[in-house]
Amino acid sequence: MKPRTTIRDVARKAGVSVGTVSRVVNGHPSVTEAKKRAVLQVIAELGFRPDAAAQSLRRGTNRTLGVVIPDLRNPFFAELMQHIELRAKERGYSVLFASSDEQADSEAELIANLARRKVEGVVLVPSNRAERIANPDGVRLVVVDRRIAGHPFVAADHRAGARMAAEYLVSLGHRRIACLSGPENSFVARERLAGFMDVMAPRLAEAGLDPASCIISAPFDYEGGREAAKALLADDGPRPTAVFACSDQQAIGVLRTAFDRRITVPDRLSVVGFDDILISDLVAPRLTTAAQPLAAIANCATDLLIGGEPLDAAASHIFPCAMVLRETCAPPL
Amino acid sequence: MKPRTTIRDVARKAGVSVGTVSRVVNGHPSVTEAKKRAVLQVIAELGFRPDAAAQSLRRGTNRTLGVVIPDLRNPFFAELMQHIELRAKERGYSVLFASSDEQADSEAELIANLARRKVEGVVLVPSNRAERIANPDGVRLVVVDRRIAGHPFVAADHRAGARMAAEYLVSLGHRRIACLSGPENSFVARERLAGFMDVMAPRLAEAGLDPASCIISAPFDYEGGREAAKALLADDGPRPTAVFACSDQQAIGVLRTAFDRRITVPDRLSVVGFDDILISDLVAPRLTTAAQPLAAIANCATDLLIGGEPLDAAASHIFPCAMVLRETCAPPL
DNA sequence: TTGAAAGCGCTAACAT
DNA sequence: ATGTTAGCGCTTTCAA
Repeated sequence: MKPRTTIRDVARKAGVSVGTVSRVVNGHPSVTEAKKRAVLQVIAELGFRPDAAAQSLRRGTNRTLGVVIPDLRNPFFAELMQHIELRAKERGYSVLFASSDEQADSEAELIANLARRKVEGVVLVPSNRAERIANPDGVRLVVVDRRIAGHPFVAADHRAGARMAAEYLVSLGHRRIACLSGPENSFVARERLAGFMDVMAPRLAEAGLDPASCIISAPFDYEGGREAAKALLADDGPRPTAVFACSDQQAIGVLRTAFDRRITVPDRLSVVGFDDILISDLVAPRLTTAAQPLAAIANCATDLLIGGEPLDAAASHIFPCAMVLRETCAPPL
Repeated sequence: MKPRTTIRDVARKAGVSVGTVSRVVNGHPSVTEAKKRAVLQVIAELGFRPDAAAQSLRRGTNRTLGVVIPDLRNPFFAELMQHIELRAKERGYSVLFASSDEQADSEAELIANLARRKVEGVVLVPSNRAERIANPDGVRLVVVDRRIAGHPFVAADHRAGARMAAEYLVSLGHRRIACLSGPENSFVARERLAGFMDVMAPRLAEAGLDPASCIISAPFDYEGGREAAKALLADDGPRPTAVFACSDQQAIGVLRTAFDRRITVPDRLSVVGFDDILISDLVAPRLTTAAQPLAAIANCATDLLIGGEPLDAAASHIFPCAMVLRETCAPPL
């Protein structure tokens, strides 16, 4: 790594002062066209790039956003991350990424580290356990996907989305519908379960059924769905004719178990997922799902942080989901 | 964001000089136990965290790695990214992420920006088009997955992996084996195709067949596999009894098309993928694939950069693949 | 062992 | 319009 060319090198070679060079670099208006051209010329010649550390030290900020996400192996988060980085880049920002690995207690540490690095804000997708988040440095923070009280929150309307999914299943004629929920400590799981219950509770009561009988909790990943489906699709007693899974990954796990059990989808079992991750459209059969407007969520969170607006309660944004009807649902036999 | 506590605040409150505080923070030995304790105490009280920008400006480096990756929506890259960040974090480093969106011409710009931010090194997964990469700032660079001449290279042995896959198919008794290759300008695609041909060329020659007849190129993603499979599995002429896809995503796309065409896998068509991404184990049937040792690759690249060792040709590492036998292969009917 | 002080490269306030 | 200069917060000589 050769010694960087500094603003002084540029100033000397261009025969101007460092102040002028700085003004040119930062687009300050009061520089004559001639000097500006000369400076720009020298900058190009020398390949000068302002040192970000020096700028950061001086300005107290450095056009960087932090993103803390549980696990990029979850395709939903990976897609979210991709969208955030894209938007940030468009606006001239860089992104520091840190994964919390679903460890709620590591989040504070991660955020503190980002604060130390002078990020202008951080997008946090809290781990399932996180009930509150320590933010002693007062970093600008936007919470995405999973709500944390007291912080601006950007997410899909999980509950309404789940309601749509349940209603769709009901409209198809299903009555025995199981809900494959997420971890019990998960905000998202609770919301989606609530949406499901908004639709199902009255019907269940009418039929004299215990709501608990049609709910099962499992991790949001493929494996969780696959395992839970083993219980759901057991041969004892009446099987559900439809399953609403709280994530596409779970739903794909359900598809997998159904395949193993020779239960054809959608003929003998309808399945609805949630999220609309990329593979949902590729599995066989294609997954019907409640789609989250991922790009809108990512852009909103990013813009909120970059915009410099006050991050109060009013900054929260909830986006509606949309059902994407594909091949995993049909009326019950 | 309240005004940060600085090293001077700590020094004043602890009744020592800033130099001493700095020495304590950096674990310099020559500080008496008493002062050290006092300083540590004050640091804890004040919640002091050294300003990364100031450290960076002074030291010229800042315990940060850059990662440039084409697209996190590709699960292989997302998993790679996750592993890199994990390893970096273990070693006390942060990660700046930038996606190149498969635009070869944006990579230089991205790297220059990372250089400006004083990263200690960058992990680059070049876009398919990239033949060389401009690195005017002399950033420490490790190229992963796709080779670029003149740079240290960490990757799986694509060619040998493809050879294993082809041999496996042959050992099962397949003779009409198609290769679903990647984009023609892709290093990885070329390597894997070459491995496939190492095994198949002699057999093809023996049978008097044109090698080109069993090769088709497509993007590495799901859609690419699905579309290419439509041609591969067309009803005109003899269909291949097996397909070697150059990525798991393609392979899953093939599975999808086979399903649509009512071609049962593995009975009437065997499929082998490459990479062993997480979903490979979840699709139905489970995908047999040549697994890349992803963690080893990520760790090696990360350690190379952090280690500070010279990044010459000798720094390259090639890791062997391993066949993961699951459910998509069987002897031909 | 410890304190004092010189910058690292830049921006912005001030002077001209 | 432009040059000069004082720091931003830290690490690291250099002296004591």
